[in-house]
Amino acid sequence: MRSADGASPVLRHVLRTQVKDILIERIIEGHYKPGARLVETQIARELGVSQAPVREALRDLESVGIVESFAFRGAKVRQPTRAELIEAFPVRAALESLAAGEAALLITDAQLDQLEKLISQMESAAEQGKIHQQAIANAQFHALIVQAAQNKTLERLWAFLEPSARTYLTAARSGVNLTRLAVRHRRILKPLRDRDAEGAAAAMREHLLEAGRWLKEGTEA
Amino acid sequence: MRSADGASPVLRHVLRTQVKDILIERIIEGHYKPGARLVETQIARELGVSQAPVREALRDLESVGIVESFAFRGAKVRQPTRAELIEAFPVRAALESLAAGEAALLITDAQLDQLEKLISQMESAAEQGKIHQQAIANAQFHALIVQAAQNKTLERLWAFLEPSARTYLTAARSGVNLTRLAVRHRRILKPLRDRDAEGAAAAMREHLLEAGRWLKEGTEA
DNA sequence: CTGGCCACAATAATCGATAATCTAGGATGC
DNA sequence: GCATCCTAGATTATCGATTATTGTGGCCAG
Repeated sequence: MRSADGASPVLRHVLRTQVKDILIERIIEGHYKPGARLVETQIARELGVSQAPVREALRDLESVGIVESFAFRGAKVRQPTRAELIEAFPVRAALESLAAGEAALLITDAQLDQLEKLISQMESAAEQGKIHQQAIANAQFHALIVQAAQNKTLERLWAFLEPSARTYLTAARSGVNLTRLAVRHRRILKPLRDRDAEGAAAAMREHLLEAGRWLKEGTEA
Repeated sequence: MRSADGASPVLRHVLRTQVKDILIERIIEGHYKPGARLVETQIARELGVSQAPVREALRDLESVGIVESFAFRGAKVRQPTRAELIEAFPVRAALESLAAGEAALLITDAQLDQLEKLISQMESAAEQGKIHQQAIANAQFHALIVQAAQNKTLERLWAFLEPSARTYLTAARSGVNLTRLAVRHRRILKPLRDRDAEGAAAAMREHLLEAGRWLKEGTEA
């Protein structure tokens, strides 16, 4: 998150980063379930590192919202309520529709092709029921559009929003029709190709609000 | 930021928090100017604490965007380009217009009165040229609306955006007409009182985009 | 001169140990 | 009984010291 990662392929030398990745991994795959305590010293011993990098990794996860902690009382995996998950969608809609609008004017042909490819990946993953693969492609699709908008502030903020969504929704989404979800992305790609800013913004907003509604219905049922 | 401060009036025992406050203070008042290096060991020695809390404080400031750091090479006060400052406004507009729309439906009469009071403060501060006072009231105005929207995700994200704005804009804004800025807030209050969600969202968006334009013109001139 | 190599200084990252704080459980007084 | 105080155990927050990495300036070969 805060480390400008993604950039330097070398330099995974920073323990904190590695610890963070491991923890995220474990949280996503359910090894650490929501509500589980994350004891610094224990994790440190287990990973064979000192307390410090673990501590910092936990702080990173906290700022990203998938862990919460209290002074002198430790950290635990955050257990967002259904309401919180749902209320994230309007926020994403606001942010990403802005992104889509800007992206429509700035996106390159190569990026458009990349988006096309990601939709294909989502579709085939959906058919084969590969939820995890689908989630990854989906995340990349949205990330690419945010990047294309070339607004650092937007990118930075969005980066705080996305991980928690990815973390918690993979499971929750099992209720919704994955293929339908995948196909919906074409509605966003189209106006982007046409360099139609208004259309892209509207499509993205609608896409996310719709996804929010699906989640809402899915969890209420 | 990450500490749910504001909550517990006791317990300022956490050094990291105190260090963070001191650093923010110094950055805002210009003791540490943009671009200045922030050497962990040096600050630690100076404040009479260990390197650890300083390190964590710096991380906090980094996640909030007013400091940037590189692995093994230290941290420095971020020097956002004019372009970055300007591009923050559309993002704020997206976020806060969402907030305003929700707030219109949820805000209490007491909160409306509070907003009214804050506008008055802004106006009188503007007349007396008290830039700092004005900035504080302004920040509170916007914060209150974001709170009123009762969307934790939105609140959390916005919290990342606001400090850097507050930090860097106080100075930059010296170019714009403060009184005019203060008065503009009434256009937001009106639809909130009328419980007009659409109107409030639109007013907030326009307000921020306008502020962005002012800044743009001001810095170009 | 120019470019590459190496030792050195500065400083971040990490460690192992200690102090401070919280929590739960039991003892104590009312 | 019930509320309060106290204690032990667990865990965080902080410290002081060590290790690793980077940038720099000097030296040397071309």
